[in-house]
Order: sequence, then structure tokens, then C-alpha cells
Amino acid sequence: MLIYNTAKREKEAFIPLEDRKVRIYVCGPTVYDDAHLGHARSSVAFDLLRRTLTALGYKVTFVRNFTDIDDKIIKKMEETGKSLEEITSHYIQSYTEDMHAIGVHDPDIAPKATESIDEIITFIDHLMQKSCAYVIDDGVYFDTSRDPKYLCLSGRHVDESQNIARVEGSDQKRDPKDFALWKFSKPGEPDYESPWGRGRPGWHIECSAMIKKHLATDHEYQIDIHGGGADLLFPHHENEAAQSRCESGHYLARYWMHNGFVQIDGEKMSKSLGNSFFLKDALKVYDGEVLRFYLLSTHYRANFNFNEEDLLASKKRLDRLYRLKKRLGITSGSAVEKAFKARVLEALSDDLNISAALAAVDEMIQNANERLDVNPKDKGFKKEIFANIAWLTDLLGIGGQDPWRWFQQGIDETTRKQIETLIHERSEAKKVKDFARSDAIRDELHAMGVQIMDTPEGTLWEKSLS
RNA sequence: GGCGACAUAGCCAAGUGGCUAAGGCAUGGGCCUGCAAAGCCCUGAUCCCCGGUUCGAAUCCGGGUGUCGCCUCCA
Repeated sequence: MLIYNTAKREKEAFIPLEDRKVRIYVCGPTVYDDAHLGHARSSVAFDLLRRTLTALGYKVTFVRNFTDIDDKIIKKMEETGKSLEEITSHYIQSYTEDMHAIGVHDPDIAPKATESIDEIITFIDHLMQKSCAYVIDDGVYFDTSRDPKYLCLSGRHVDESQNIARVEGSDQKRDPKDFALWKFSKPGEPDYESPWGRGRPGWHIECSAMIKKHLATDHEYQIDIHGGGADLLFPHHENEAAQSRCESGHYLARYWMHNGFVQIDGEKMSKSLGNSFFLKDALKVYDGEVLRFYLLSTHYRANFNFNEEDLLASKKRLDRLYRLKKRLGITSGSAVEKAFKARVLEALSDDLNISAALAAVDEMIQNANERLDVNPKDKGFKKEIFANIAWLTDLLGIGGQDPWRWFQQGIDETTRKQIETLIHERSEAKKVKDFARSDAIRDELHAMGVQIMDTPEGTLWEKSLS
């Protein structure tokens, strides 16, 4: 397995800290709002990483946190009058549902910041003992000057402090780059007791503390892979790395992976630009698996330009897989074709080269169709193809649904009956070669958004693309 | 201003020195079909521009141009 390591700006062979085991930590959402397409993309990307490593035989422990105490959540409390718990539990549930809808597996551990307060305080205490942190009016700060490797991860220059200087907080900071580990609370804000005063954790410290609590080893590196969106590289990941280095004397992660952005019309999707899309809204219009496949089909590091035209093209590509599955007409498989499996895994082993993997899938589909054209009743072959698709479902999270239902999504029972009646009528007309009548019925079905296909097994129908 | 990424057919998108530059969508032609649909076959690129290195470059180096991102909460 090759992984592009952001820390080194190049692809590297993946070597786990412990044989056959992989520890992955991915930065999760701050739960103050519903998940947007960017969360979906990031989740799908690291879900693919996890599934690929599992398919390659690694025992993967996958952790993704919830940031459930934060300035934005406090702002939401003020706006809505709701409690912290009400807000965060609602959005955690919402996020979890959305991820399920796009086929993202639950992490092995999903820690919350508020359930890790003790560990966070202990962590900060260690930093204080090592003189890597100091207390000023509004909180406890990390002293970046104490970390000689600070800025190594993101590759920034040390002398660019001007821009950072205007960051919130106190002018008592020793250096503009220093960041808050613990923020003292104002009256009415949710807070926790600490040796330095009541308050709440800073954003960066949460991840370091939770990694230490749930994943860290005693090796040179605490975990194997740390992932997140490209925007987290600086300052979030830089700060995490610095804290953990100073606190433990070990590096935080051996490999850093960052996914590219979802863009709308060539620009970053963001609330301030007003082009932000909630996943929930997209799911009202498109099937979760279609969205998953679409988001999956572009390499995780590339920026992703979301638009409906490409999404529909992507759905058609996925339809080919389901049409083949439908054609098999069986419900169990034999063994996966070795060459196919090897080719897909080889592609994904190259820093998750999904394009090459999907090309292999497309060719498998085409070869299967070709062979079934020649010999439609080859049961043994059908079982093999069925096994290929089932294997893909495990690996990529696609193709797992019933193929008949797949092509008839969103059709209610009444309409279904109506369609079947019309098809029956048309078959009768065809029997007596009344083609004018049968074509008229087909037109009628077409107007209803139904595509029909005459096969040796009878007339089948699909819901056509809008 | 500092740092970085990207630029391949109408669209999406692989390929990082060497056979005819993957794959999908769309387009056009064909097989099949009563006609369709589905499926299959065929159909398309001087790899942003200019220099350089090399026997040989989309691929490496230099210089342009363009697009985007980070530097502030951000997936």
C-alpha cells in the first residue's frame, strides 16, 4: 500500500506500527449544524481507506471524534435557547443518520470531547509541567516556541506571524502563534472545573487527548494515520502534532492524509459564499448510494466540483453494475474472480487510485455482459459475477441493493400496479401484432417516466432518469 | 503579501520517461429488436503556452498564462 503523506509531500510505502494492525484517527465534525457535502466527501474518502486496508488484511481501528463543546455550539445555544446537550445530541444523531445513508460505516470508537475532559486536563497539566504552556487572562496557552518542530508539518515559515497576530484572544500571548488549550468561561457558558479555572477545552487539544486516550501506542509514532480535510492541515493538525510531541515525546502520526474540497461552480463550498449544501437536502433528491458513488469516483486528494450533470453521468455508470446484477437473476455467488480482485486491490493500493479501480470494475461488467450475450445460461459464470459484485459491495459500498428495486425507486404501489397492467395490455397487443397499440402503450409508459425492455424473460421496466 | 495544489478529448477522469495516452458520460455509425430499450462492436486528444534536459517527455527542469486552496471557524 502506498499512501501520500502530507507531512512529506510524497507517496510512501505504508508500514504499520504493529504488524497487520492499523490505527486511524480522522477529525470528525463540530456538531452545531447538519452535515454538508464536504463532510460527506471526507467521510467517504476515509471510509474507503478503512475498507481498503481491511480488504488488504489489516486489522483496522478507526476513530472519528465529535467536537461537542465549542464556540459555535455556544453561539447556537444563545440563538436557540436550547441546552448544549440538546443541540449536540441532535446533530450527532443527524450526522450518524446521514453517514449511514451514504454507506459510511460507523467508526470503531466515536469519542466526544465532553467525555474526555479529564484526559484533556491531564494533558494540559503535563504541558504545564514541561513549561510548554502558560496561563494568561483568558485561558491556558500552548507555547509554540517550546517546540522546535513547530510548523514542520504544514511547511510554513516561522516569520509569518503578522497574519496570525490579529487572531482572537489576548495580547498577553507570548507569541501570536500560540494557541488556546483551555479557554476560561464567561458567565452562563458551559464550563468545567480545572486547576487553572473554570472553562472549556480549546479545539486542538481535544484531538490530541482523545488520540492518547483511545489509540496511542508507545512507539515513535502514536498512531499510523491521521486524516482530515485539507483545510485542517494548518493550524489544526500542526497544533495537534506540536502538543502531542511536547506532551509525550513521540510523534503523533506517521502518515497524514488530507482530502480535497467539494467545490460548487469551481469555488469552495462555504456558508459565507452561500453555496453550501446540506447532505440531507441532497438525499431528498438523490439516492444515498448514488451520492456515495459520485463522491467516491474522484480521487480523495483532488478537489471535487459538485454538479448535477456529473452526478447523473455517475449514476448511469453505477446503473451498469446494477443492470448486470439484475441480469444474473440469482441470489448467491461462488468465489470472486482472482484477477479481478487483484486488479482492483492493486489500484486502491496506490494511494486509493479509485479511477483505476473503477475502470477495472467497468471492464469486469463489460466482459460479463459480453459473455452473457453469448451464453445467457452459464450458471457457474453467473455465480462468479455475483460473487464479484458482492465483494465490491464490501469494498466500495456499492451494488448491495436489490437490482429490481434499484431501477424502480420512488414508484408507489398504485403506480406499480398501473404500470404492470399497461405492460400486460401491451403484451397482449404484441401477441396479435397490434404494434400501433403496443407502441401507444409504450409512449404512455414513457410519459409516466417508465422505460421498458422486451427480453426473452418477458417485458421488464425501469424508472427512467428524469 | 507568504505557502501550496492543479491545468489530459464536448464533460468527468486515470496515466509521473519508452508498445496504438485507461475507464465512464455524451456524440455518430453498426449488430440485435416488429420498432425500441438494454447489451455488444466501431467512432474521438499534436496531453495550457514557450524554452531546456534526453536516443526518447503528457510525464523531468526553467519561464509564462490560467484556475483553485490555505494563511481566520471550516471536511
